[in-house]
Amino acid sequence: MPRRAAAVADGGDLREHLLVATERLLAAGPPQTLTTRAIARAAGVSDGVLYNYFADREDLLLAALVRRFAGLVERFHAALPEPGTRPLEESLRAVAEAALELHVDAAPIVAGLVAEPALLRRFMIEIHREPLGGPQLVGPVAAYLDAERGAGRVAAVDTAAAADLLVGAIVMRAFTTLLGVPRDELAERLPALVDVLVRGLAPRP
Amino acid sequence: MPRRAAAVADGGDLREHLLVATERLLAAGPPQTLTTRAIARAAGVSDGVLYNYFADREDLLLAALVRRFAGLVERFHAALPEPGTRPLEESLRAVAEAALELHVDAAPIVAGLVAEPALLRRFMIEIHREPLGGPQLVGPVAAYLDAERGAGRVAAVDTAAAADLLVGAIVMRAFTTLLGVPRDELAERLPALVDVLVRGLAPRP
Amino acid sequence: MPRRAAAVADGGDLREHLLVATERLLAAGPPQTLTTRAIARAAGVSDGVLYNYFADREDLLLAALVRRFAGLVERFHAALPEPGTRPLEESLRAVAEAALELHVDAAPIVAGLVAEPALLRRFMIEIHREPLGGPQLVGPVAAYLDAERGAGRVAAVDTAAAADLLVGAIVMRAFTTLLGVPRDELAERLPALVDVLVRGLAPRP
Amino acid sequence: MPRRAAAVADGGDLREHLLVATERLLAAGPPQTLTTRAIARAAGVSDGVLYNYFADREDLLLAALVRRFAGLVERFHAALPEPGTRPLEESLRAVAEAALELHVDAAPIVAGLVAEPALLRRFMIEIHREPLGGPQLVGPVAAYLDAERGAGRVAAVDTAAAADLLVGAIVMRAFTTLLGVPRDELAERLPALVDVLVRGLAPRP
DNA sequence: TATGAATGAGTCTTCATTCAT
DNA sequence: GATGAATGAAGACTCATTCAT
Repeated sequence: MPRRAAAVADGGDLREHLLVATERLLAAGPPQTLTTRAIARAAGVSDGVLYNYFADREDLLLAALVRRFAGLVERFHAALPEPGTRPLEESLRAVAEAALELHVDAAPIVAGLVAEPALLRRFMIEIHREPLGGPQLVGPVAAYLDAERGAGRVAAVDTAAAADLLVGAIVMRAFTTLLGVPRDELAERLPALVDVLVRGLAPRP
Repeated sequence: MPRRAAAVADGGDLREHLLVATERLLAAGPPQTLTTRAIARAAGVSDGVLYNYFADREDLLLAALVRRFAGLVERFHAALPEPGTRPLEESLRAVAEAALELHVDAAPIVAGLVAEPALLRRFMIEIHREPLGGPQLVGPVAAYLDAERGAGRVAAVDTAAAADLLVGAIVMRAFTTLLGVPRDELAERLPALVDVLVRGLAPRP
Repeated sequence: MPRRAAAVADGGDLREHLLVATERLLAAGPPQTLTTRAIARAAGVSDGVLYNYFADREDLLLAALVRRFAGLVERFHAALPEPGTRPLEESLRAVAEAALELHVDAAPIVAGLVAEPALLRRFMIEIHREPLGGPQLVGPVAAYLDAERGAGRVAAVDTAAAADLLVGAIVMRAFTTLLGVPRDELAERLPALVDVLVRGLAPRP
Repeated sequence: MPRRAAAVADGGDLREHLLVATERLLAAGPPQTLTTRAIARAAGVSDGVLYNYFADREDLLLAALVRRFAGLVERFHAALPEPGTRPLEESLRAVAEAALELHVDAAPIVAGLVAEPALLRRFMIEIHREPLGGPQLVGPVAAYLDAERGAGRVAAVDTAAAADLLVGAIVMRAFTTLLGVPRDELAERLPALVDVLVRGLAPRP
């Protein structure tokens, strides 16, 4: 009977366990600080097991990265407001806040990816969509605006461009958390962004 | 007279030569792929010379980073249009193009900085201003908008927020060049961004 | 079960193996000729293993040094004669011989320590006593003389000074083994040293 | 007309200049801290000149070492008292003090030599006598005692052994200066050493 | 002959990966 | 399958020595 990794609960599967541990570490710092040993320690397993479930360190990181990213995106989608249920400005603020949450948490991941080109390439193939402002992130915002436009609450503007403006400003600010700027300070600026955007989106008589 | 490094052209100095080689590599990939040996190879000199001109690897990288960044910012400032000389929309397109130029070239620098925290910290001290959307980059755009507002060509909106929207969208897109998206494709989207923004900025009767 | 280093005999552990190899090299030359690679080669293991058992090179060296030193001191203490059991001169010759054994073997250790100030400092903290003629080495000899003086077999002289004279002469000669002087030649001189000392120590009517 | 090293006074010779600078540095620390660059800096000359006058770094160090050692020995000889001019105990204290001076200054040199085996070997060949307690250092003390013995002020003991006792104790203590023990503290112990020795040397009725 | 920049072998250390048990 | 010690290829940095000027 084969041994079972000490840290894995009975019935648990080690591949999953490693992924979870890696995701947890990913939330704390960028990929290049995640040595295979650090992952093993965090997972409470031996240094070598990871090679039984993943081709190499990059493979494990990639899988964890994709999962974490998917989780963040899912949370983002869930937090988007239902079109038409609230005044446009109020709704857009909710959109902005959700986007800020997403990107503040995504920033360290992206930073780390950017630091490991090979990993980045594989990650992009895995996601096979543009990151950061690609359909995955900007798309839902544009879709929201499209819906509002369909309802006549938004003028006949390029909603994709509008989404780019909003998300772009937020992404840009979100990255400043890597420099130590506190999240709250970033949130304070959101209403002003929304104000200008709403001026540009509001239908005119 | 001491001998001169084989790879350095007559009249050139090696410090400069190393900086140039480092800047060139910096444009291609993030700093942590720039090993001292890689730099030496690229510069066509021996492994140890860099220590004759820089305290350590970080010092060389920092100097190259600062120089490259300073050059980009200067070019950006020079490319900003004179307020009031052209129609708002036309001017904003010029602003957008200049910002795109800047950020497309700055992207690898920022990417690399984000990967080496120690380097990032020193870089920030060196620049002693917020990066990415800090006064250095967003400020000039906001200043341009302020000037236009003073001339009555822009409504009484939060110009800093408007600058954030424009620059943010551009920065976000600029980073996709790291993933292989061609620059031209990015430029095509600029007019749409400006359109939405102009709608938000235009004074209303 | 993890694999075992090829060079380590079954049942042996690598930490021990490294210590032994280091001690052996230590006996041959001063620490700074002990590069991590030289140690690894001598131990027949790979370059990196030592860091699985020791914080760094200094740590390994220190451990080997302390162990070797402790062993020598223990042997020395065991070899000291029981006070009062033999004529003073005979006993002192035994003391002298034991001290010679000790210092001939200690010479390379001391030599090495003297060459690496950082190591020396840590070694002293570890031993927390004066080396070379400090309580550790001269003390037992002085204690022996005190006991003999208590029994009236030694005059009321400064026994610490007497111990210094004896041990000093021996240490000095012991170091000449580093230059190739054979041990036997040194031993021949011991009786003469003891003679003079006994003259100075003997009680007078 | 050939250039002349900036730091060398007209008429001075560079070989000599380098030797003097090296000796000066030797007085401050052991040989292995003397890099060729440190020597060049201290001498105020270029890094490369030393190879015009010495085969290599070791050659320069050796020459400087020999000269410094010779200087110390000469000072020691000069400080030895004239036999018969003062009471034995007083004279021996002077001998002890002179020996302490010598060995305190020689300690760092010896320490350094011991750290560079190749250098040590060449140094010994150069001196072609035993160091530390060899004829060079112990001999003069033994000669002094012989003279006193000839004058009937010292008993018919083995003067070489007596010299070994005295010089050995002093050498041993002198090396503790490498551990930070102040010279004055060492000097305080000299009278006690001399006392015991005088007891052993004094003629008996 | 003096200069001092350039060279490159060598140092310690880290860490992804392997593999005997 | 799991273990975790062993491996060895880098990496940054130092410094004796060389050599174009």
